[in-house]
Amino acid sequence: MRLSQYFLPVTKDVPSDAAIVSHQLMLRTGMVRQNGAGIYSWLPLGFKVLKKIEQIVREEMDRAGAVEMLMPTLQQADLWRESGRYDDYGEEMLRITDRGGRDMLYGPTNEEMITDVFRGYVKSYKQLPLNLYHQQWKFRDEVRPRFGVMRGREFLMKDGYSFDLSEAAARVSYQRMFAAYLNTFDRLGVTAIPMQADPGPIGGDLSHEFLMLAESGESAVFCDSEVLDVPAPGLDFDFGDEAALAAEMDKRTQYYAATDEKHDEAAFAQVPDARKTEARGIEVGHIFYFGTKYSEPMGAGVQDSDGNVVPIHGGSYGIGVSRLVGAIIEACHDENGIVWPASVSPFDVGLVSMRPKDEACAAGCDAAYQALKAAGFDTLYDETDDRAGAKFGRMDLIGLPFQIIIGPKALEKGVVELKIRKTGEREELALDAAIARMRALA
RNA sequence: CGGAGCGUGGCGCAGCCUGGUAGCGCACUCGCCUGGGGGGCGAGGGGUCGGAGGUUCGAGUCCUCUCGCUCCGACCA
Repeated sequence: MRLSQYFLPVTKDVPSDAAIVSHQLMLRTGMVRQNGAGIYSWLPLGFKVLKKIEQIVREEMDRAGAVEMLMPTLQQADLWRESGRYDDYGEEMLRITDRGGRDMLYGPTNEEMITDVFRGYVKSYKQLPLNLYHQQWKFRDEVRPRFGVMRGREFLMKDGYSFDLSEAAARVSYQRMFAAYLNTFDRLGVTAIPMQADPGPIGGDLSHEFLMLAESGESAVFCDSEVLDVPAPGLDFDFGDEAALAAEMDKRTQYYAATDEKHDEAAFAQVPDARKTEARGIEVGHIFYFGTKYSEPMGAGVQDSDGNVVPIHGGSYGIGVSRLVGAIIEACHDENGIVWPASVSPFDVGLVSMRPKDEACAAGCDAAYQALKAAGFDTLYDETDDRAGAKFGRMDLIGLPFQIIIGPKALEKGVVELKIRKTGEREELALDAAIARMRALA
């Protein structure tokens, strides 16, 4: 993409009420624009990151055997009356009336709707287990939205739902998602620690939330530092291996890790002093096993092998996709701006032309741009005639992992300058060598 | 929901207390210079001061109402 044809409204100034660094950086880089309290437009740069995260989440859900679909944002109140949550959910639910006077709502989550889909088609235990998910906008009418997209009212969430014949089978499904989440966060370039959680309004008796450590986190976190070093299951993990699934969960739950809500001083005291970690965390995922909480009242049952109709055992699994954009920035920035993990960076590399008005330089840069694209790098090509300082500042600010800087002098020498954003390291080398180097580092 | 604030060119802010020609920085347009870390000089364009009502000879400024937004606390992907 040529910068002159792109829409990248970067600014120097940022509203003084943008309280946390990720929000400030998202505004400065023109990733989002606020349209109302907790409601944001995703501008091109931010939208690209959102889509990258969404795609990684999709790939990891699919790898774990979940099946993608899409449900609407607007739901009928009657469905929620069946589960009893229409009255229970409270003021956080945005309620709407259509022209016919029907009570509608903007979905804050989709347990009822997925249960309705399920019960409409699935009648036999032979069709189980089943795990369906979607990535759809949600609305929760928070009393106090804040921190930009980290706590918006409208937000993009991946929510998945598992259906099993028995509690034992449902627990395997739960563990499968547990392992899939570890891989997902690992690919997103962040460390998220699973912690025992209260099931909350979703209900159920088995629940973990995944917390990313960050100074601006809303929850206090207490953990054994060893849990941070347990590697993710890996992309070749066998999600059909029940023993391995249980082991992945045990590997982590053997260590103490809790948010302030669940914190147990006595248990924490058992952790060796050198490994006691007290930090702040951002909740980026939450998984629940809730048994028959929805299937019973809503009549979602299947026939078992004896012909008896039994309610299915359910679980639900959420990842805050739009929140992750902010959360990743919280974890990945320096004094010059964002430092994207390669997997979610809006572009792979920024190409900076030092003298776009110099014919030789322009031609050399154009050629480099084509070569980078041909090599498979999504490239942001700055061929504007801004001054060098402005270009460097802007590139650093938006935080692409690599910058290729080309000026007349380097061209004469037959080299380009490769800058690694994360380390600030610069190196002069031939374009082919730079491409090889970026491949090696990616 | 309790407490505290803020709405003034596209963005960030001052002006309000003590009423009297609407200002600064950035951005933008034009010209010249400059050219590897957000450059310089000069000349320009752009604002119903969130909205409504009131007080006043006169309201960005004072009063009332209203809408929107933010921050601190209790709650949440």
